[in-house]
Amino acid sequence: MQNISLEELAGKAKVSKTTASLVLNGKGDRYKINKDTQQRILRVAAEYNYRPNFSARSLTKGRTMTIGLVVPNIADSFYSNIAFQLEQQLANTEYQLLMGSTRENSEREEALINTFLNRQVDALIVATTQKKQAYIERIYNSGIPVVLFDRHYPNSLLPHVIVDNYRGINKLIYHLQSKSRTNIGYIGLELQLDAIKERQLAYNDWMKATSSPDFFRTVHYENYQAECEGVVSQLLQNGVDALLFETHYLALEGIKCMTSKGFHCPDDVNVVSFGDHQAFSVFTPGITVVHQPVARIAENCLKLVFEQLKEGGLQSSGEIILEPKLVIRNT
Amino acid sequence: MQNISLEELAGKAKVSKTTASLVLNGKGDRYKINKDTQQRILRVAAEYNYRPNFSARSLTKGRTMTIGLVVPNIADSFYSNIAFQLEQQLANTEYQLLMGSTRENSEREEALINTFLNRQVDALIVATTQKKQAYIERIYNSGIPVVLFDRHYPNSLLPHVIVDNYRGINKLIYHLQSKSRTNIGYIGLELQLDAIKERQLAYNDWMKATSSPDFFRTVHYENYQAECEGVVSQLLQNGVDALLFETHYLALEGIKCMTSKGFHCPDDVNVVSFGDHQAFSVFTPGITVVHQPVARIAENCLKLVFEQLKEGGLQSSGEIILEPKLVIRNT
DNA sequence: CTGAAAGCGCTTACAG
DNA sequence: CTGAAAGCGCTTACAG
Repeated sequence: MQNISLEELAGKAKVSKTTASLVLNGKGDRYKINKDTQQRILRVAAEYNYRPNFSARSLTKGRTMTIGLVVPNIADSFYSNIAFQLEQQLANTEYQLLMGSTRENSEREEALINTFLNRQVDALIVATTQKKQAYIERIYNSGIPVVLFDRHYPNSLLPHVIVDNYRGINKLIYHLQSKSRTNIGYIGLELQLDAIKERQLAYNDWMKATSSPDFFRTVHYENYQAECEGVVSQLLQNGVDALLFETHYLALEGIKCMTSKGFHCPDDVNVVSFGDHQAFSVFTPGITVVHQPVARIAENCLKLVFEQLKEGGLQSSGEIILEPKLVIRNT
Repeated sequence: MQNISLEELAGKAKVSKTTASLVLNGKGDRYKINKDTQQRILRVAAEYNYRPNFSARSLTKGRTMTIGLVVPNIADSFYSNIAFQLEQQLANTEYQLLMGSTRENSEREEALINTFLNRQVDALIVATTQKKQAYIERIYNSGIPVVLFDRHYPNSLLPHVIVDNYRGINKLIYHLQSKSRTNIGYIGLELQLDAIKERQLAYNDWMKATSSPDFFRTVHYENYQAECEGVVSQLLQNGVDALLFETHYLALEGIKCMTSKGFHCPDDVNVVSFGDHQAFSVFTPGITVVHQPVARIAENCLKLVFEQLKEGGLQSSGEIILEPKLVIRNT
């Protein structure tokens, strides 16, 4: 378990550092090092449990084999699932993930990215607060691979993989309509994010097109639990027959409020959510949702990262838009 | 955003690398470097956005300011919350977290730890599969700080922070008894973990002490969803009036099964869970649980890590047992 | 087939 | 007050 250095190892195997390094890196055959010599080096390495010093290697190679992941909140099931997927898909590579949560705070986002950059991460995957466009673009333009996911900057060439938010909400609305619901309440977030705006736009477009009553409401991210309760109660009084939640955690909060007030789902008020959650299939009734393809989001983020890491740079347009899937349960 | 080196920076500021390094590391005053000179260096650093190369610094200092976190599954809400807490508590330090999921596979655990060690992490925080005692002890004994949490090795000096699992289950049982339930079904995991054994022991001790019917059942981790369904149905047929789930995800699965069979909670069958979940307060009725103090677990893990990192080494016994809290809701 | 040497970008005794 | 130099542990042209 002790750290023996390449130099010591070479000494014990009676070869130079060069030879030892070559063999240890699997270049023994290419450099036609004697089989015996190779064996000897490998044996000594095993015997002393040789661990090449990663910092030294990173320093010489100029790569850290590390990717920085920046999300709003790693405790949020969507992001922790993304992290899990990234990690699993990276498991058979040399790459590791460094991660941090911004808590939707842009200062913290910049500090986090800065920290990762100081550590010379080879690439950045970020679900941005969308308040750091110039900063992130500067990084990207300086040659550091960047992939945005979940949130992106619409007027920017920054590579990103997102979901078609507008269509996602549409699917939910159509579904509700197929259940003959017309007074659909919408509970969203007061956040300057395009992902959010798109969702809200879809609802508002539908509202206008159908001259439906305006049951569009938003709450603040920092205080969503309390505000959600207020907004939901009010909507219920207004006589909505369906509630569409913009995110899974809003839905969770809203359902809590609804049932505490004695409203029954789906009879009184039907409930659907943008974004799935482990519990939604457990509820009675099971909550119908639009599901974000977590594995494919992760997969495509890595695809864009590796494209940028390669010689030629990005081959594709850098924009990947995935289709959110309607998962019909009981609501 | 370009990487300018210390040498270049020194050149532009017309000082030696030594002086520049000293000033940049806040040792300017200690070494009585001219105020003017200091200003000049700082100005140049800011102007060229100087980022000291982390690999180089790690190499010279022999520390990477990185802690490796190993958990069974980062997508599990318990572990992602731990990760979030660790990260937040580490936010005002220089430390960063590298993390990986073992998926309860001990080979993967060893590979993961090995990878982290290759990267010279300064410490390891691990929720072990509990099948790698010798390996982890060897690491610990070689001087690398290690803290186990959630799961530990009972006959080992490895520092750990755990929860009193036996008492946790007891609290749940007492609660159920206070609700006049006597036919309590137990759904647990077929895993060789002491945390699990303790929970199961608590139930079995109670069962024997009270001569209660044997409603103790276990399922395999890899296939818990399907098996849980079978076990729960059977228990329901056996006429249990309460179901005690060993983990939050078992509870989630069990509730799904129960309600699909038309059983009503808490009237027909009361349900409680070891381990909380975001949805448990949303369910109707709210699920009573024993809550694991996530923030305090994280806090104590870091306490033990930093103790080991300090000169004198571990000051305390290295064993921290936290009290799980009964959170009474509607069940 | 193998080795001596330079270089990656820092930090830190050691001098003066 | 400041600098020259060694050293951290690797990799990789360059020689022979």
